[in-house]
Amino acid sequence: MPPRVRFAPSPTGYLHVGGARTALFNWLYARRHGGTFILRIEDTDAERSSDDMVSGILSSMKWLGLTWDEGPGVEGPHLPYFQSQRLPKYRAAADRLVASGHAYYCYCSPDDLAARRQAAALEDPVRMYDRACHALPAEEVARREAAGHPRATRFLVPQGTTSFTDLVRGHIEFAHEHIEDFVILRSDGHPTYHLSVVVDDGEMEVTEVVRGDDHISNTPKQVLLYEALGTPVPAFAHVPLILGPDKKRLSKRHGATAVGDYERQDYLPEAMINFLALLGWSPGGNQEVFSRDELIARFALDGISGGNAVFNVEKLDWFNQQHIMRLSAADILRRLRPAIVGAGLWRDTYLTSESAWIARVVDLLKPRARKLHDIVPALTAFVSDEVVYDEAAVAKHMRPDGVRDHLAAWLEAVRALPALEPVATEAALRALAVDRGIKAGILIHATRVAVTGQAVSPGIFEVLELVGQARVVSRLTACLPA
RNA sequence: GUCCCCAUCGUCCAGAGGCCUAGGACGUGGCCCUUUCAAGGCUAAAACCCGGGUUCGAAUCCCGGUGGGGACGCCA
Repeated sequence: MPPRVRFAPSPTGYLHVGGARTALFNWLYARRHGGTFILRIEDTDAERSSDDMVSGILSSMKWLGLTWDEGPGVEGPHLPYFQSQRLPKYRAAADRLVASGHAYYCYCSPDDLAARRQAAALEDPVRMYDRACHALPAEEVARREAAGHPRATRFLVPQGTTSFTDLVRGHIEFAHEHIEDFVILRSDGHPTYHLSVVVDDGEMEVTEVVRGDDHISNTPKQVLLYEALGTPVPAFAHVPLILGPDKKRLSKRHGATAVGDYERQDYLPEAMINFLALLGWSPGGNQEVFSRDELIARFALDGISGGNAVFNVEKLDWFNQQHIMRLSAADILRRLRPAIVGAGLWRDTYLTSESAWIARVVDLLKPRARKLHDIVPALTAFVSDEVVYDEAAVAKHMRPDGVRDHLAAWLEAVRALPALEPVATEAALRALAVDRGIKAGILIHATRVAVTGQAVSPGIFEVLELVGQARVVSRLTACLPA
């Protein structure tokens, strides 16, 4: 039976990189095994959820390429995929639990509870619910109900222990005395997380629950609910958390934590995916750079490591560069087109008569780009008549005595060349340097500044060829005294 | 405090009793290539938390300690 897994974010914030990695693991698992990846929005906390957050999360998921098979927009057999629209299901489940004696009504107000907890805090910092309302006499219950007293529904935790086999950690066991009678239905009729997640995972026939480590201690409560509801218990896989450099749970104070932040910082989604996949998971072997398909082909839950992982931006940067280098020139052009247009450097001929030429230019620029958009300004010297001269570069390479005389001689040599084929051009330049008794570097640096305006560029002979003889001649000429 | 999880270079991982003189990657230093900047190649420094067991043999298994993290809500 193909697996059914889900990612169930709460729209109380942006898609966090930790959440993104959890989503990624689920997605990889589904894709690896030909299963179904469900996206469900856990918006039962009406206070803190918002539509903007929902659309932000969906947008980040799409950016990462984590496509879902069931969920918002694509729908599916278990509609709706927003928990706030599934309220009757949770109430029905709560009613069933009360009817079967697995749950009971609690009339204690949150304020009461807080006060009681506070009072008890002196000797015991954490105090579990005292089960006061479970022992209420029938007449008292009737009286409160008649008076319309608000009530929550609590699960009656039985005696004993609950255990489950975690797919990444193995056997985990909890004694019930450490689990309080948790609320499953709030007094406003909304379910709490424990109820809604169990009802939905059950109904949606989720087979493996892959989620963050922080849910381990919630798991026994949920197992208890599955059992009380008579629903098959799914398998669980708890993945470690992502930490900041100080080893604390990654948060805003560590810098960018939202996937959207990385999108805005011009990281490639494939780099982000690669980086996140290898944070806490290993495919084995020494390969580091993986395409999406390669990750899918190798993904396995048992390769997930147990320890928390520190988010290391420098390695993300490296992955980004590696993936830029693996992109085809045509792909880069397609992604960068809006920016190139914006810079006034676009020509439709890049797609037709000039496609081979522009591809060579892009390929030359690729390994030098940290971020994709670094390529746009670097295009200028190749595609524009305008040359922006960097003053420091001019001062360093054009001003020294004699440089312009050498350059004048070089200009003549360039004019005499039938074409600017790199090997021949280099031979000509070196021959001239020998002739004039100077180091080739003098000519090379001056030529670079004259042609590109900058002190750094790709290999100058490739640059000359791609800029083209006519422009090289005119730029060299422009740099000589009139 | 209680419960749970985790523990190999600064960081991310490999290692599932002898193959470990502990391997790879990022980052850092050096060298090579070279006209600059990248990319690439080579190389160096850098780790098995501590203590007990088990075993002929332990990074690997067990126990304890320590350390880190997480959870203890009518948040998810």
